[in-house]
Amino acid sequence: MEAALKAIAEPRRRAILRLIWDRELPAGEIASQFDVTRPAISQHLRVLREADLIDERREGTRRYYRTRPDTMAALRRFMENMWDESLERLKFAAEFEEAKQKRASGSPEDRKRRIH
Amino acid sequence: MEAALKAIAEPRRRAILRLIWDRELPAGEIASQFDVTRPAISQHLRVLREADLIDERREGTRRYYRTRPDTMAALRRFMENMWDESLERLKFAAEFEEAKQKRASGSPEDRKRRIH
DNA sequence: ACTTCGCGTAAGTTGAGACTTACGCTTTTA
DNA sequence: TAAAAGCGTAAGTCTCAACTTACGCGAAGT
Repeated sequence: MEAALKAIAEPRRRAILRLIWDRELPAGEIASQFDVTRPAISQHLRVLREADLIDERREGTRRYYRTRPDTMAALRRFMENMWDESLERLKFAAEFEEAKQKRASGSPEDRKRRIH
Repeated sequence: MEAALKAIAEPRRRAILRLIWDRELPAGEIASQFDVTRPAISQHLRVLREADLIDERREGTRRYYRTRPDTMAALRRFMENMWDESLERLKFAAEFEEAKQKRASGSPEDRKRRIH
């Protein structure tokens, strides 16, 4: 997951992912779409593969690549969870503040305890 | 958006975002939660701020930081859109393939045209 | 006014990463 | 079996980014 996040942070790798989302393509065809050398793309493909973001299929001398929908879905869920968990915490914090208002107003020590 | 993606790719910055999601905290309190120096955290806060991921409020000598829900929401939507657009393309590609099956089986030139 | 507090910033170091060219490996073809 | 096709990998360069220590700056206390 960590590897996937760093992988999609790179614009070129996102472009590759979009290129091979709905169809598998051999490495050479992928490289021909960009203005960098073929080894550069090969190294990007390695990063994507180690992050489980693409599949590799070898056929003869060619290697076909294709985006893995399951890992992309997991990435999407990760963002949603980060969002949802935070909403939970926001809600909890609001309730906590409310309860605190009903108690006697806080001593100076209260602020220290809220932090950390 | 590019800046935000690279910002959340760093684990330490994600930890900071979680820390100040539901409550604002002064820079020093944030730094005390980590085992790196205060300037290091200050630089992380700068990156987050330039990506519009956090707000800064100055009060006296302190600077309070807090995660911006709107930018986080935009980030979440970005992932969803990347996913949805790709689903659209997948659907379209499937229809295209289906239509192609109904035509005469492809000549060798067809494969060339499918690529690029 | 002088000191202390709570910061950010400057400058330097180190490691990672996005590239390049050169090379080697495996599979097909002549 | 020799050559060519289609790749990945090694090695080197260069930029960037995550840290460190040293310093500076404005606001608050004394």
